[in-house]
Amino acid sequence: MAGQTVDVIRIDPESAAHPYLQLADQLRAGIKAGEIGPVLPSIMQLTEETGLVTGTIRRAIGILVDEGLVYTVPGRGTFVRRD
Amino acid sequence: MAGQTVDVIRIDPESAAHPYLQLADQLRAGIKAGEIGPVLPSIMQLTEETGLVTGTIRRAIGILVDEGLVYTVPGRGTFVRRD
DNA sequence: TCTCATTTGTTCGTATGTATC
DNA sequence: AGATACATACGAACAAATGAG
Repeated sequence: MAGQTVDVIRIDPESAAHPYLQLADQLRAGIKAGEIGPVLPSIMQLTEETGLVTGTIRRAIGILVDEGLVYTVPGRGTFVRRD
Repeated sequence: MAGQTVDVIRIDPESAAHPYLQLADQLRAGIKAGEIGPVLPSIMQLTEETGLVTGTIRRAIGILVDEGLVYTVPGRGTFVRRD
C-alpha cells in the first residue's frame, strides 16, 4: 500500500484551470501543509479520488518531481523529499 | 500449482474488441462450459498462453470477480465460485 | 522454524490511439 | 492545428500470502 487517502483533493472539471495543474497545486499545498506524506497516495488511489486518469495523475506528479519536491521509486511509490 | 493449461483461450490482437474483454468473455464461456475450473490458470500461465501482460489478465479476471463468478486468494489462485 | 517456489497484489514507467477543447 | 485528457495495453520491480519440504 502507498500513502493514505487524501480527501483534501478536489478537482473541479468546470474550472478553467487544467486538471493536471489543479492536482499539482493541491498536492503541493497538501505536502507543504504536512497533510500529505511522507508517501503520496498511489496513482491508482488518486485516480479513484479525483476521477482523473493515470496519464493526468502522472503529469501532475511529474511537476512536483521536476520541482524537487517529491521523487518516485518504481514499484514502490512516490515520496516527499525531506532535506 | 494452479489450474491446468487452457488451450481454449485465443486472443486476436487484430480484433476490434479489446483484449481484456476478449479474455474475460472466453474465460467466462470456458467456466460455464465446465472446461475451466475449479482453479483458473495462474496469471503467469495466462500471460504465456495469451501473450498479454499481467495487468490485462488481472483486469479480465477482475471482471469475473465483480460478476461473482470467481474469487481470488492471494498465494493460492483464482477459483470458480460454486453456489 | 526456516527456506523456497508459486501466486496474487501493488506500484511506477512507457507507448499508442482516440476524443475533446 | 495543437494541447489536453481519456482508454487501453505493455513492461518492470517489489511486496505479501500460501504451502511444501
